[in-house]
Amino acid sequence: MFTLAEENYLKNIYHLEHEFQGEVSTNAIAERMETKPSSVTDMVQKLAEKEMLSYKKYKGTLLTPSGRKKAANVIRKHRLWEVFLVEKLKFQWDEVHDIAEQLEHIQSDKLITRLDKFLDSPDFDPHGDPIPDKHGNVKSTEKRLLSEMEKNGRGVCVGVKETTKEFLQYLDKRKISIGTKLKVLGKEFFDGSMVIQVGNDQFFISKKIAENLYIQTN
Amino acid sequence: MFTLAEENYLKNIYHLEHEFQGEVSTNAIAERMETKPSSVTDMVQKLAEKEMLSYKKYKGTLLTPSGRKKAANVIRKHRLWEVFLVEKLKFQWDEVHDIAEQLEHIQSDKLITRLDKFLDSPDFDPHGDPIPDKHGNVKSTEKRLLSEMEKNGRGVCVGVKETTKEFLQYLDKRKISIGTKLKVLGKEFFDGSMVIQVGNDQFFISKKIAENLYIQTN
DNA sequence: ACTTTTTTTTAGACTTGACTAAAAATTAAA
DNA sequence: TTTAATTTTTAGTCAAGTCTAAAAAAAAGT
Ligand SMILES: [Mn+2]
Ligand SMILES: [Mn+2]
Ligand SMILES: [Mn+2]
Ligand SMILES: [Mn+2]
Repeated sequence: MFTLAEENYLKNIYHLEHEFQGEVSTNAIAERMETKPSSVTDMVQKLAEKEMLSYKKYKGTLLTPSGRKKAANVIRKHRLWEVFLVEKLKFQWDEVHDIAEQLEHIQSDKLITRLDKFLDSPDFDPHGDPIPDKHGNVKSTEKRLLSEMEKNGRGVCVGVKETTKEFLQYLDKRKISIGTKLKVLGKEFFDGSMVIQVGNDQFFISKKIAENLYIQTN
Repeated sequence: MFTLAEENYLKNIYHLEHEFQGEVSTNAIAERMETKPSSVTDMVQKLAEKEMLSYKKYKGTLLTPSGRKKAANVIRKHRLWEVFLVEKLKFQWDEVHDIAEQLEHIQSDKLITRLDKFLDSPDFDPHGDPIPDKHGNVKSTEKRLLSEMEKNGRGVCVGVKETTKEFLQYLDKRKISIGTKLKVLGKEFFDGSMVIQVGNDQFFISKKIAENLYIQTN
């Protein structure tokens, strides 16, 4: 069995491993979890003893296969609950994360199996993130940041990188959500800003916005 | 804010207060919560400082109005989640309690408001227990134990006292659930056993069974 | 290569919520 | 009303998970 704290460490290390494409440093974990490096060292050593991750002093950590599976399962639960909150309880997509942070720790395999069925086994959460299957496997789709697209490129929004309330509410205001088709009308070399078309509207967006929107171009 | 441990104490003290119709002793809390009396003393003193209950050394405790409200809210959440699990996720009534024990601690007023609506604001949980409203008020219905009924009495099952898996599965086997009409065909003075009619079946039940079924007789 | 800075770990302390063992208060029995 | 049994509280310990401060290792700068 795993404590709530252990599950949160595993989940965050999982995400950081993907971001860094390799070992995760103590400081990186501390910063992500808003805790102190000394606390991280303690927990990382404990999780290493449980063989959830491999750790050598001063060298950073990597999840073991069982650690990765455990982490993926927490993420699976988080994202399934987010779907539930949006699809069934009619929450907005910027409201669900904090509640899912709590719900992801509920322990019951049967509950998750039933919830998954109840939701028609969704593949993606409300932010476009893929939901790992029960074995911890994630089907990766080829997507790119809007900021990497060129003038006249077309695509459909399939996810967001940032998931802060502020960003999501900005997107709502601009009527951009998962599945929205858009086209790059112009791109400014100097600052990376763009003019894009969404439905019949066309408007300016900053580089920061473009760097946080995932687009699929088929 | 309240910790998970504090919420569990408040909830159990609430139930014990009803059972005892008055002050709850340290030992009673300890036994109910499967912990030691010394641990209870510690927590009770802490909750008294938070003004959730009134406590005088050696005299037992009583919830304050805010303690009672807090406890009722935890119970409201527990029972709403039980309804969700049975009605939406198709769990059996004997499977839901342990999961609800976890879900009852999820913190989000909006979640509970939405869940309540999603479930059509149910008044009773799958075991026939009333769901407190958001202010902590419980509408009490006049119900009695089947064991208190006399020969030829008729009524409808509105709740169970015991909620162990074993008991609930026994009731399933006998096709007794909330809403089931039944009639007392015979009652043995010596041991309190009965013969009852349920639908077209008639069968023997022990006193122990009769003492754990709530009946409403109109 | 040596010094400085940064990162990481260790050592020691704190809080929560549990425990055991012993003391104190209450209740029951004689 | 003493004594005995029971209940309750206190005192001291422990594990989990956090923190600060200091030591040690690694990385960067000169
Ligand atoms: Mn989320
Ligand atoms: Mn998400
Ligand atoms: Mn229950
Ligand atoms: Mn119930």
